[in-house]
Amino acid sequence: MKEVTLKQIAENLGISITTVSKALKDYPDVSKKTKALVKKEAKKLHYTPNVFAVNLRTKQSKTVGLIIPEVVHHFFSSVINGIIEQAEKKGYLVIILQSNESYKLEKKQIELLISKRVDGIMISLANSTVDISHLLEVKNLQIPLVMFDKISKLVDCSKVIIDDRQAAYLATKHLIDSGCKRIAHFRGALLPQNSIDRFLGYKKALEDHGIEYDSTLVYICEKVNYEEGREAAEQLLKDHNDVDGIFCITDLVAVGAIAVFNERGIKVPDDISIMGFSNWFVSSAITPSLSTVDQPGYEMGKTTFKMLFKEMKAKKKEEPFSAMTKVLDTAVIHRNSTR
Amino acid sequence: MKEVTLKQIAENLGISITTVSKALKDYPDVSKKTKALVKKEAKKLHYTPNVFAVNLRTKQSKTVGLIIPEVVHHFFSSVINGIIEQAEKKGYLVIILQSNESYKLEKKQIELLISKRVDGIMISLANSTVDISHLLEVKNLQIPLVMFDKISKLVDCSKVIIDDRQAAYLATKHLIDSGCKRIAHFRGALLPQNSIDRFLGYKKALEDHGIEYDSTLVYICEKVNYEEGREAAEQLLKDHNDVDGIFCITDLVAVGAIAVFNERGIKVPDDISIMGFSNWFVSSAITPSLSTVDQPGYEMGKTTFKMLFKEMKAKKKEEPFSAMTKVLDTAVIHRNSTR
DNA sequence: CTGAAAGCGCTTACAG
DNA sequence: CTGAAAGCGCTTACAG
Repeated sequence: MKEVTLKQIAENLGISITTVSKALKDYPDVSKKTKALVKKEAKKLHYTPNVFAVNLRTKQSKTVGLIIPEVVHHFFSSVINGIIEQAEKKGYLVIILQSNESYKLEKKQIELLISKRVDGIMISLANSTVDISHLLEVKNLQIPLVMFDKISKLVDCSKVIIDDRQAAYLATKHLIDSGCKRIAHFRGALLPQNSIDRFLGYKKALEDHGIEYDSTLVYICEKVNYEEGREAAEQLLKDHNDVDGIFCITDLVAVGAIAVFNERGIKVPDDISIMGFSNWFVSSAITPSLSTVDQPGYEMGKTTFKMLFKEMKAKKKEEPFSAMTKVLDTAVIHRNSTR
Repeated sequence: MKEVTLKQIAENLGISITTVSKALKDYPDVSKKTKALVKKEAKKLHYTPNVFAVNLRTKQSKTVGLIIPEVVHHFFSSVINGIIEQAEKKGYLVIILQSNESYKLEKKQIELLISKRVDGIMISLANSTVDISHLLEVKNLQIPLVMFDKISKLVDCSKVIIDDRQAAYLATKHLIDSGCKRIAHFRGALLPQNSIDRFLGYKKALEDHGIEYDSTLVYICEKVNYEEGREAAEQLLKDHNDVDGIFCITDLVAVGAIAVFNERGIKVPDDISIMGFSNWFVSSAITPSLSTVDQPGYEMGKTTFKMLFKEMKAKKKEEPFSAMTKVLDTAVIHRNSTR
């Protein structure tokens, strides 16, 4: 089967390629009659433009890249969902790459996307990313760039985030308001900004409410998973018998902790209150259902693409564009793991 | 910043574009000296080929498309993970589209991928897909195509699946072997092949073991989610008081059912045994932990891309290629929700 | 309103 | 071993 090209249509109709091209794109300087004729013929032959040629001429691919630490992850897959849906609406396709939390992979993938000449890049940083030269390179090449969730403040680009510190503050305050006096924190690794911010929000809430901060009540969950939630809970039971509340960096960790308490006959929330983070859909399904902070993944994805789209549009029109940071709302959700 | 092109390098070195191109691609008919010179200059200028031009010339994009019913879904996100990892290894990028279980969207997305001239397409069908003309169109255009998990037997292309019927048979047999005499089935919608196959496996296992099939014990969960698992369990409690085992089409449904039994003080597995399907990581975290069938998502993704790659390679070499169906192994996992 | 021509940046068959 | 030339299929500034 021979590919249908503009040339083909032009020959069939006995007119020039130029006119065919213009007619199909509704240029105002082509007669209605010609347009109709061309369109009819194009339809008849099932003509579709060769995007490779269009890309080469227009220097655009209508394709954007997305780098994400982990695909198999409820929050991130919600973000992906928001992004691809919004992108499709605007006629863009999304190439998805997974950094596996590895700086080296992330850097390689940025280079891959650059070499593929995507029209824009969206990224949530790997935990191990400290050096940001690969991101500066993107800026340097004038490729529109939006960072979301796990960002670096050192890169001057648009960002979509939540206020982790504030959200953690309110989560901790919720524990305090419900009567907890001795509150532990299961935190994430030391490096990632959101792990730091949630820790700081926790600490600040204690201090603002007259509860002394005790560093022995802070447990680190490097990988932020279920198993670590269990381990931290078990360690906590060994170390302290007076803790009456825990703020966990993530629902998954909280679910692990609750499992341990359930097994040991420790009553949640009567003996100990548990607060999660992210509002993973499973958190409403466990027993007791988990109080948590709603982190809007789908909306974050949507907003991220929208901001990228704005920047791409500005670039095309050669209009100036200045980076903006959008902070999405979170909300404390009170369920049955807190009083 | 001006783009670096072959022309640029050629001018700097005072040689022809042809020679530069050949040197960079290690054609055997260029002298070592010239190659070294060209490569050095290319490196110095940070030359990267313009993929748009390469695509146009080679008629290949080194990009493949993936259409999936739902991104936010543990099994499918595992598949995505397997696919993009394997693709990246082979130098391919993956464009991901979500059909939302909608036939109309799926069809549109197929057309989108065709118009983007991806080198190959991988798809898991939407539940609502009956008409397969869009897939035949793909075959017709000679675009390599692999279907996985939710497939149509009517399309002659490579497929990666599990033996749903057999897996369901063994899951049901596991319930029978552990002493269950009256076994219900929470099935999926009527249309999707895997829903049908799991149902048939369930039925066959009953029959093979002298248990009469009773259609009133089969409940339909259209959307196959947690809520429906709860609803079906509640309905079951109203309808029948003698059921001692349930085989659920999916872990998520099983988790919903277990939640209801836990709340009502009905003991799992003493009063009733529950069997899930898919081995979602949460299923080992709930109480009691869920017996299930391991459905290898990551491996399915890997295999799917590998098969697509083979087909793309054959096409490039103009070698004949005949479609194959690969059936992946599943395994019954015995945990605490069955005896 | 129509079309000839240049050009996007590469690859490759062919000539020397 | 090197290079001139054609061509992939489109877009668009320019001339008429």
